[in-house]
Amino acid sequence: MRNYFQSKAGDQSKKDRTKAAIIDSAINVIAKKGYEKSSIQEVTKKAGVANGTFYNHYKDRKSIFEEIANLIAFELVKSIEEDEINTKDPAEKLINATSRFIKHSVETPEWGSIFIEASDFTVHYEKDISKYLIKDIRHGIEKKIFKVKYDAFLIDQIMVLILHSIGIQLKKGRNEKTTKKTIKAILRLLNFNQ
Amino acid sequence: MRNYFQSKAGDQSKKDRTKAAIIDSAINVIAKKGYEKSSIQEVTKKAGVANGTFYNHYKDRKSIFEEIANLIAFELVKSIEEDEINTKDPAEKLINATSRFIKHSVETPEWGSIFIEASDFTVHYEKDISKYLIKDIRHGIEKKIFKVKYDAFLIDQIMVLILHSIGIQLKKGRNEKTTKKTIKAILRLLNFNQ
DNA sequence: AATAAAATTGAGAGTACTCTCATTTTTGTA
DNA sequence: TACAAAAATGAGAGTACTCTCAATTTTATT
Repeated sequence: MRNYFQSKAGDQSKKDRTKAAIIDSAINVIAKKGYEKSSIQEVTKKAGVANGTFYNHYKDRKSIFEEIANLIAFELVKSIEEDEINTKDPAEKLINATSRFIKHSVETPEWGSIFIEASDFTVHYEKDISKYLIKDIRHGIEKKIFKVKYDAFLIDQIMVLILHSIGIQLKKGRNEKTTKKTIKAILRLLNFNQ
Repeated sequence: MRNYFQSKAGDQSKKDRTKAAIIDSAINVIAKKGYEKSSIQEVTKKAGVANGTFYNHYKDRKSIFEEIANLIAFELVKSIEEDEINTKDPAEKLINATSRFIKHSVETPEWGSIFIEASDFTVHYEKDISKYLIKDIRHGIEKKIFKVKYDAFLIDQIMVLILHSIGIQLKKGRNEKTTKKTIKAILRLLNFNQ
């Protein structure tokens, strides 16, 4: 995953390939140090381009962070949608999607840690990542499988538990049990009795 | 609350009063900008002391953040303990303590926001703030009021929901309903049926 | 009031960054 | 191959900080 965007841009113009190298490097640096402590100097050095080159592609330091946050959210969500298993049961769908999302975030730790940092700045239920949750949850509520009223704050709480699970596993290593406990907690919040 | 530590140090030595002024100022600056973006220059300027004075009291920039994080956690926990209501029911105790803790954190927003930022660096169940939770939860589990097994990760999840509630209310303003929903979620995690 | 110790001061050395822009190099096209 | 347009370069101006230390001021003691 270290050169994901560069690989994708292999056949693009020189400009696009340079930009992809900057993006891959920035993901690496931001994941390691966090946005606040990361510098364009380090990003360009690792990308093997001159400092000034960065400013041919981005207006300023903060705009690459915004772009990267969106790219990563998009890639993570996309992989869930591609992977979707065929089942009609909303609870099962929710469990599958959530555990796949956690797994993917933990197994691509650079993406996971940036996703977590970016999540601090947004209200979760407004994010793309919540959309897959919301659909299954609404469906489950209609079918009276989840015995709760729909509430944006509840979606927020569920996202917080998912982010927490990813954060713990990024810190302490991948752990299937942690994911299971997280899903159990989510189902409790939804008032689901297996 | 703006000059809390300075007021407390009113009768202390000159050195202690200067230090208290620096602490109050640092709380103000860190709460506003976050630790990463806050500077000693701004802290000393707001405290009305010279830049060099800071280094008579602290070894370096990061050590005042650690001290302040501890001070605030201590003050917040202390206020809960002082306030404790006399009831034997663990669920009721937990509800009271949690809602008071959230209320206090939101009503002293400088403390609340620093508490949240400091919480990012620690595992929650190891923190003092969790102790009051743990006691009541264990008690409730023994009495079979909470139908779960005791688990450190569960404490962590509950702390995450509390921190989320404080964060939302710091951003959007104090909201009793948000606190109620948070407590409801915690009771669900504890498998409590009113 | 005299004096030693303690505390404070602020100039400045050192570091690390962001962003600009005149210049150079590379690329694509005729 | 020649050439214009596009892209990349890197020196450096500007900014903002941390931390040190010799000098100064304040405090406490006699």
